[in-house]
Amino acid sequence: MLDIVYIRNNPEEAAAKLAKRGLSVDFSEFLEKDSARRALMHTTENLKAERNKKSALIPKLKKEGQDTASLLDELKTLSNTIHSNDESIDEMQKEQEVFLGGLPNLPADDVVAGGKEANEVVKTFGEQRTFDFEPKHHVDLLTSTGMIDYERGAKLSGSGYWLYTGMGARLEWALINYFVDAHLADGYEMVMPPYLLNYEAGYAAGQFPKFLEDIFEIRSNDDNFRFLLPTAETALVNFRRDEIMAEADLPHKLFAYTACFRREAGSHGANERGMIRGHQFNKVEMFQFAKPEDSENALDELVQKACALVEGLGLHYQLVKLAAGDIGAAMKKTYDIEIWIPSMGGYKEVSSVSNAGAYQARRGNIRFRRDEDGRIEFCHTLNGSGLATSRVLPAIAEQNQQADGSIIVPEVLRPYMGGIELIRPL
RNA sequence: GGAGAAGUACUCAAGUGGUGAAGAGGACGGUUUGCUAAACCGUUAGUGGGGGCAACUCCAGCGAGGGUUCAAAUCCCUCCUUCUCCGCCA
Repeated sequence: MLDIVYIRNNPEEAAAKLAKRGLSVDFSEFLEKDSARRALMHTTENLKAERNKKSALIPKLKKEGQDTASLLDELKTLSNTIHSNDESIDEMQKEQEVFLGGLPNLPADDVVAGGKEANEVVKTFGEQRTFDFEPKHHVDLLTSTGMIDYERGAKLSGSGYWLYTGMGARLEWALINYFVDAHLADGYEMVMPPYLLNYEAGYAAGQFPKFLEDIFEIRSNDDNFRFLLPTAETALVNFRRDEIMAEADLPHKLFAYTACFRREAGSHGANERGMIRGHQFNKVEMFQFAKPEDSENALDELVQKACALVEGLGLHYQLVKLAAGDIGAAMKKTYDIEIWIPSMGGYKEVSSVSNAGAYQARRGNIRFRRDEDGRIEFCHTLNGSGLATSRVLPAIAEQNQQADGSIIVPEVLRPYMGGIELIRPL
């Protein structure tokens, strides 16, 4: 949610920033309705003040035995006017919320305009390995080593699902443990949230109402709307929803491992064969509630942490700063870590690290109180995958494969796998 | 799943139709004090919104949303949450 006061005062600037996303928004009609709404509020509140005063007279008059009939008549009319005014105001407010709630965040000043094509690689780690044999696709590698079972995944749940089996399950679990330990070492608080969330949670995160069709909806017996979280971010933002924190509580750094569920409707073709896009995947998510003046540094910290995790695995990746049009609706600035997948001849996202500014905080009413003067302010929220394990596994398989189809286990993971160094085909 | 009870401030809690929503604890400030403690005095219904250059002022707000009424914490309806008992259960 954007700040309505900011829009009132800087409509052209807001429109210019949204234009960087390729959106053209004209605020003039919105602003006209806004001032009409406020004018109506003003008159209606004055009527209410009058009603309150005159109502208070009634018990007095009754006590004195005076006739109140004409005053009651007057108040009846007054109340009717107030009631119908309130209804109009309500309607105007709802309309305004729909409009404002549908607008994405303003991209940060240092984010360039344009779509994917304007993304910029800001860092590269390692390099593309040259193979002295014909490298295999991760589906073949993971199947022949018995790490992933696609056929049974389809049998159990349909297309887009798989099972981690044998060494695959152990490697996936080792990745999760490696990430968890790294975040704990950095002083982040570990959280295990529910996987089913309510509508308000999705709204605060900025996923609803726009992206309702991307999630799995669950109807429980009580008939209340719930959905399977598409990322732990959705749960973690809501950790502090409708709360006022003390300034000393910030930054609040936390992380969670969860499975993530997405519909991913439609086919993405042979290029994404395998585990690049499933309906269920594993991810460890980092999150921060931060003071506005600290959020830029917090973003750097999260990017740093995500990079360090991939580097610890010794995998080749590139860090990409996204252009405005490629940034998620709730975010003002995003860096993606893209890992090299040889079989695709390209790079695939394993982490997306973003600063949402006050956008989510405003939707979720997440605030803190300044020590200095007791003023209450929206905090900033930041999130980043650290990392999406289910996409790291294919990268390990492909980047670390050997001519005989075996896969070298990254050193940092070996302690989590009983010292196993090499996974061989069955 | 069945039955019952309850939701008012940081906490406990009074308030069943009529201007300012008791009281206590806590917290904060002050007086007294060599220090601590104690006593006494004071402040503390968050918050959101409207108007005003401003001092200030008005409106909403008693779990949420509707309704009745000139007037709702209070009466009615729907929902949410928590607790107790029973059943089921990793």
